[in-house]
Amino acid sequence: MPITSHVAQALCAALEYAPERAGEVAQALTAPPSPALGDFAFPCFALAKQLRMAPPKIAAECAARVRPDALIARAVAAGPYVNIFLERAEATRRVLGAIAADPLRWGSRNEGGGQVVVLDFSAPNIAKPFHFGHLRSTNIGADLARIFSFMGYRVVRKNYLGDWGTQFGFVIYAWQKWGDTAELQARAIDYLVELYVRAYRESEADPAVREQARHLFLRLEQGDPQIAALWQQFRELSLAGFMQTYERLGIAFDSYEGEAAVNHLVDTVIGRFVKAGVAEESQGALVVQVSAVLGREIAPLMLRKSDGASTYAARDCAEAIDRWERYGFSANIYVVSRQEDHFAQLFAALTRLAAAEQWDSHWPATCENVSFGYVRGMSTRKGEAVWLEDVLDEARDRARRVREEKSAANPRAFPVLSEAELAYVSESVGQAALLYFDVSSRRLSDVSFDWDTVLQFEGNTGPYLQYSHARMCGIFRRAAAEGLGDFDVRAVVACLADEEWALVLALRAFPAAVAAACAGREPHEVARYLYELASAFNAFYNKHTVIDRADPATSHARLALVRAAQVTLGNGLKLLGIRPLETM
RNA sequence: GCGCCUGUAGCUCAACGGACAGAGCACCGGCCUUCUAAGCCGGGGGUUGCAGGUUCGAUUCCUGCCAGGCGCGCCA
Repeated sequence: MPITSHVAQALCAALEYAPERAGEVAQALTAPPSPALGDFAFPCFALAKQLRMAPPKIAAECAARVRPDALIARAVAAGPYVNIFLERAEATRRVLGAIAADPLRWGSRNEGGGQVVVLDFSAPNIAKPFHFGHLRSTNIGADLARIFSFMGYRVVRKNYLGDWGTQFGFVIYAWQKWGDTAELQARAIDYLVELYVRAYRESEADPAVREQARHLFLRLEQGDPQIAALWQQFRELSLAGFMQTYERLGIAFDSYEGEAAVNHLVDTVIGRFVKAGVAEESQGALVVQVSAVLGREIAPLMLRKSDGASTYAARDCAEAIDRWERYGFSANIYVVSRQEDHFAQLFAALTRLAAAEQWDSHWPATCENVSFGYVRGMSTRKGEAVWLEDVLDEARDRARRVREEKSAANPRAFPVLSEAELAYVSESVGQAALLYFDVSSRRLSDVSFDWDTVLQFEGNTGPYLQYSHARMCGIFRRAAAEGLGDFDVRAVVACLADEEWALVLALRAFPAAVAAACAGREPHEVARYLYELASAFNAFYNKHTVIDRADPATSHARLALVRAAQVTLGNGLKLLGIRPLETM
């Protein structure tokens, strides 16, 4: 039985509650502000009214009635709180036992039971730069995908590429005017972006360019074979460029089908909206009114423009319906920033269609938009973006320099690495800095791009977590060298010191942190947790020596504790797409 | 004008409605002949934008202001 439930039941008994109320008591349990006060705290405020007694008095009486057992050492009243102290050794045995039982699954739950969650993220626009801002959707989405998967959901990773729209008119316009085949072969996506930016700039000075681009896109929509061939070629080149970045980051999608792939469904879906009486004509365009559904004044969702062309919103509708038919998801999550109104309109329009056509499933209610803060300090349209690949390169190079400096200052502490190992470590550390930076604040807060902040390697950073992991691994290497390689992973220090106990408590909190991250669609929860875990480990590491030849029993027990910490940190880092390193 | 989001230490950010609002960076002072000092320990630093309300208790929930960001039918 989980420790929290055990404590809750003991409190239930003390309060003369029915055992069924243990869940509600467990919900009320918190951690005291200081570990010296206890391991669990039960606030008595809520009881004051029904018992007509002052909270401190309730706490005192309750504490006196809590019966110590194998797990509970004692209960102490502190003002209005009942503070519970655990038997450290017994609690540690349980925590280490749970971790050792299935290390790779430690922290996971089967909450999802195989239900499908569709995660739509990254979704870069073809022929536009893949800049640092795209890292947010890509990273948050990839993290959520791993977290949902860890929680027992079947995850469909969907990269709904922006591969259709007037921007292609710009690229094709530029290609026809300045296009150079040799350049295209040599520089691929970089060159395409350059062309797009050049055409876009020209259109700012000359509106006629925009008209030409629009016209070229219209020809593409009408199936002009020459234009379609160009589109096909540009799409493939762009995707190949994106794929390099995804592979570098270790991210793969189940589908790379973009807007173009749903084009053939759009007319049918629009027809359904019309037939169901949900769509109406307005100012020459075809729209769906959604103000009534949303309970506020909001512009309608436009399905067709006055010139007859379908909109991206119509494609989104068609795509969502197609998505449901294919996957039968229990949740459909769009990791997209700054489109709250669009998604509100989209889900509302689908809700109206569902009602009008009397669908069996109310799946539009399971659609949600996971938004995130804006990355300041960059512009995309004018081509002043900071390219993600450049940031990754700079991060990697800086990681390498830092290691060189540190190893030069303290050669004995750093193992000699081969060139391949050094390259791997540098790349991994650089990525860790970037990826962790992205989840070091809650997703909705805006972040400003700043090289020195983003590429920080000390303090609350990704490299700090990797460093902690590498330290743990260093201990195991040393243990093997000392002939202590085969230790019992469930061994427990007889009388745990405060730092050891703090580490155990941190380990215990891992599953709850992952669950909270999943429920709140907030990878930051995992990041925050891992920093606390690493801090607890480093405090322990600096205070205590794990390997002591004179004391093999303590060495075994501490090795078991470090193993549990390494498993937990490793699992957590993997959820964030950060590589746990064995050496740095 | 309407909508969404955000205001917390000099900077970047935390804090299930709970005890004294915490970290990192920067600054100051300590700790490497022993498992990686990308680390650890300590110090200074705050009217949580403002004013009300709900509550035993509000950084957290509600209302109104103030400030900032983003969006608001023919771009996607």
